[in-house]
Amino acid sequence: MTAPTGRRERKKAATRQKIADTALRLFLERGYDAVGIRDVAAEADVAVTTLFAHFASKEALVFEQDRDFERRLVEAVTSRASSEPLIPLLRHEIHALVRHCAADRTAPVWRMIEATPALREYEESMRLRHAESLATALAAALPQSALACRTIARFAIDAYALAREAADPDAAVDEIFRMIEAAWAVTG
Amino acid sequence: MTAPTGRRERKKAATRQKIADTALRLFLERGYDAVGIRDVAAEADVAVTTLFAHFASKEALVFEQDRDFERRLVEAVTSRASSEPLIPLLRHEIHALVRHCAADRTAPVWRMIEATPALREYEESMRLRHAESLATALAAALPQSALACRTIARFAIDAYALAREAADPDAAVDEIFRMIEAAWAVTG
DNA sequence: ACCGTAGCACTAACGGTTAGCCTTTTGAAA
DNA sequence: TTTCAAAAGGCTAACCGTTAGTGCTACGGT
Repeated sequence: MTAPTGRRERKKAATRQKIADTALRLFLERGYDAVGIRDVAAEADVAVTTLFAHFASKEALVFEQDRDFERRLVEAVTSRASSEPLIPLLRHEIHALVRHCAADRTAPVWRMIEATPALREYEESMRLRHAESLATALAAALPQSALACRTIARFAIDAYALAREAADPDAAVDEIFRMIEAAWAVTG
Repeated sequence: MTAPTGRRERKKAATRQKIADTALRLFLERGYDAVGIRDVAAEADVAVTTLFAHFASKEALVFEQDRDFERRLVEAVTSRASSEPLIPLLRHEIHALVRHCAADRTAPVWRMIEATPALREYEESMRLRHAESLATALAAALPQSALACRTIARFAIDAYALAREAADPDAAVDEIFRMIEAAWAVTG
């Protein structure tokens, strides 16, 4: 009954944070490919093995901030009022997420991601995982078939991906969501 | 332009084929992760560097057979009669591709792919490339916006991916294509 | 018959990642 | 308080995919 947050957990979180901060700083300074894992570990003053105890891969270091993405989408779906229509809700969330990527503080990171093939691939893979989580949440909240839910979930995530690359992201989201609405309307 | 098939090209193709065959055999025998690049090279009796002169990565060895996927989809779109409606054409192609994956001879390979995270990731990435090619072909053949074409292209590729995992692949393709038809109908 | 070069081999290395093993710190039971 | 198991971290050494550097050989065009 010492403290709700033991010293252990605090130290662990601090180490994790220090590694992530150091990594992101070095990546932005010198470029992702020009910085090795051993560089990050040395600069953060931890062993390479410690780094990998906190992060599953080099790419994961970059996406540390955006661990909420998945949680946010899923929560929006599960905690909605049952009367609220779902697709506009999703559109609203995607809108917010796209804007977040364009925010000043995160923009340089996203530029780096888009410029680095390894990071793009990693993100694509992440998106699929997110789509599956979203699909599960949708399936739990709706009478439609699991297949329809998975399809709509991928569609929504695709909207996010495509809008980020578009000249006018907001308009892109709206355009794609008109298609999603129509697709959704014909599901049984 | 003297010889349609010089000895050089034949030997090169033979080497490539031998590597691919050997790799696939070893992968199926012992499992993808249990076979190293050095194993494949030794068994195929070539140097590791030679192997990488023919294949860009270990994963590419597995997808050697399916290099036509992209070409086939794009050709179906570009070479259609201008009167033919496009979405049913796409549905027909996706149907054929899904069935091909379930064919007896290729089924074990696909089972291996589905069981191996590295290969799944690689395929996801491949699918996105295919979707982009398809989107380009669609944009050239249609008056719709580039964004709408990209969206529909991803949707079609997703249909392929989701149907392969479904209990009844044929029905899954049809169900998703009903959604695609609806989404397509609302594009300007 | 000759020469440029494509194809291939060999060695050595690089960079991400992991296994094996050891030390210190920490939370809590005895 | 003492004690102890587990967690966190460290060190070394390697594995594995991949690439650079270098050189040899056989093929194809002239």
